[in-house]
Amino acid sequence: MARQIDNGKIESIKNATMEIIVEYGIEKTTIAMIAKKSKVSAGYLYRLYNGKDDLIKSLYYDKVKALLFELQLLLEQHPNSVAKILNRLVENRITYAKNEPIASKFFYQLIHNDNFILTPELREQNNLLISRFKEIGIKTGEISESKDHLEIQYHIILYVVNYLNFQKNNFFGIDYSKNIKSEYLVNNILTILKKDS
Amino acid sequence: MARQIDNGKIESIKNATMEIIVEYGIEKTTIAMIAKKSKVSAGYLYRLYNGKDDLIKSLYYDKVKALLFELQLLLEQHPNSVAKILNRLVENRITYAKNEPIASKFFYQLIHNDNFILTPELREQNNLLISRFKEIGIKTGEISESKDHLEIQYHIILYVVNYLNFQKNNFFGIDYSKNIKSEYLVNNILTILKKDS
DNA sequence: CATTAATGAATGAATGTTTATTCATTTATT
DNA sequence: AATAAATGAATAAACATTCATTCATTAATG
Repeated sequence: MARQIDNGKIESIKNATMEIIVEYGIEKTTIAMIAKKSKVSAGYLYRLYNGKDDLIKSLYYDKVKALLFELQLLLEQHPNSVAKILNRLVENRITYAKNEPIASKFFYQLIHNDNFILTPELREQNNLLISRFKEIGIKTGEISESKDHLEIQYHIILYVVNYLNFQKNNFFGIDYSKNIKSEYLVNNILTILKKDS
Repeated sequence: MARQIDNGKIESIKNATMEIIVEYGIEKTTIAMIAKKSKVSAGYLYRLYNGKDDLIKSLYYDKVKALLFELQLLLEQHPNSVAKILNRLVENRITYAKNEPIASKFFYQLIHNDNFILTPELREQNNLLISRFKEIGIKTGEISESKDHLEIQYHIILYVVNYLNFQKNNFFGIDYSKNIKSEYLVNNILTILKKDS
C-alpha cells in the first residue's frame, strides 16, 4: 500500500559505513558521517538499526556468516583433502582483498576489536566447522592429531587475514599486496598443521 | 622554586590509559575516564599531552621503541644464530603477555589500528634491524634469500603477537594462554623462514 | 631560624563543541 | 485516501578542552 523500502539505501548505508570506518577508524566514525556519505537521513538509520554499534555489529556478522558459509561449502566439496580446501580458502581471501579492499579491511579491523565479539550461535557454528576440518585432516594425515581447534583456526583464518593486511599496511609503509601467491601461504599452513607439537 | 613534577602521576596516567583502553577499546575511552582512574585532574592531562591521541600515540611509541631496543640487543648478543634470537624474542613476548597482560594487549590493539602509524624514524630503525636479522640468517643458512623484509617482519613479530593474543581472545571464547610453548612458535617460524618461496 | 615572595604544579568547574537519538512532518507508493 | 518510507531540525547527553584558581615547594630576606 505504501511505498516499499528502498534496498538501495540499505546497501548504500552498508557501503558507506565500511568506507568511513576503514578510512577513519571506528573511534572517529560518527552517524552523521555515515548518513552523509550514504545520502540517507541520520534519523532513518535508527529505523533500520538500533544505533551505531548495532549497525557495525550487523555488518560484521554478515561478513563472518559469509566466511563460515564459504568454509562449509568447501568442506562439502572437498571432503578428502585439506590441501584443496585450504587452497580455495586462501585464494578466495586473496581475491577478496583485491576486489573488495574496503570490505576486506573492515572485516580485518573488526576481527581485532574486542568490543565486537561473535554471538554464541556463530561461535558454535564456527566450532563445528573447525571440527569437521580437523576430522578430514586426521583422516588424510594432513593434520597432526596434536593440533587443537585454536591452532587450526589461527592458521587457516587469522594467519591468512593478518598476512594479507600486513602486505598493505605495515611498518614499512609500502604496499606489497600485488605479488601475493596463495601457494606460499597454503604451503606454510600445511607444513605447520602436519607437524607434531 | 616551585614543586616538582610528580612522576608517579605520569606513571599513573600511563597505566590508567592502557587499562581503560584495553577494557573499553579506544572508541569508548574518554579523557574523563582516564583522569578518574589515574586520580589526576582532567585538565592536567593537557599539560603533559596535547590530547587523547597524543597520549595514546606517546604510549604506543614507547612500546615500539622498547621492542626495537630488545631486538637490537638480541642481534648484538647472538650475531650468529637466528634460532637463538628468535627463541629469546618469542620467550620474551610470552613472558610479557603473561606478566603484563594489559600493556601487552594495549600494544596488540594499537598495532592493528591504522590511525596510529609509526613515525618515519621508527620505521627506518625497524627496517635496519630487520636487515641485520636477515643478514645473519643468510650467513647461517637459516633464512632463504628469497624472503623479503615483510615476510621476516610478519613472521618474527606479528605472527607471534597475534598468536599470543588469539590464545586469550578468540572465536571460541576460551582462554588457552596457559600452555603456550615458545619452541612450538619458534619452530614454525624457523621452518617458514628457511623455505624457498 | 622564621617569614615572605615567587614559581610552577595541579585542580576541576565552566565552556563550547560534537554526537547520538528522537519525533513531528513530509513524501512517495498503492 | 491510506499507509508506510524517509526526512532533518530539534534535543539532550557526552565530550574534549580551557582557564581562573589553589596549592606545594623553594629561594631569598631580615
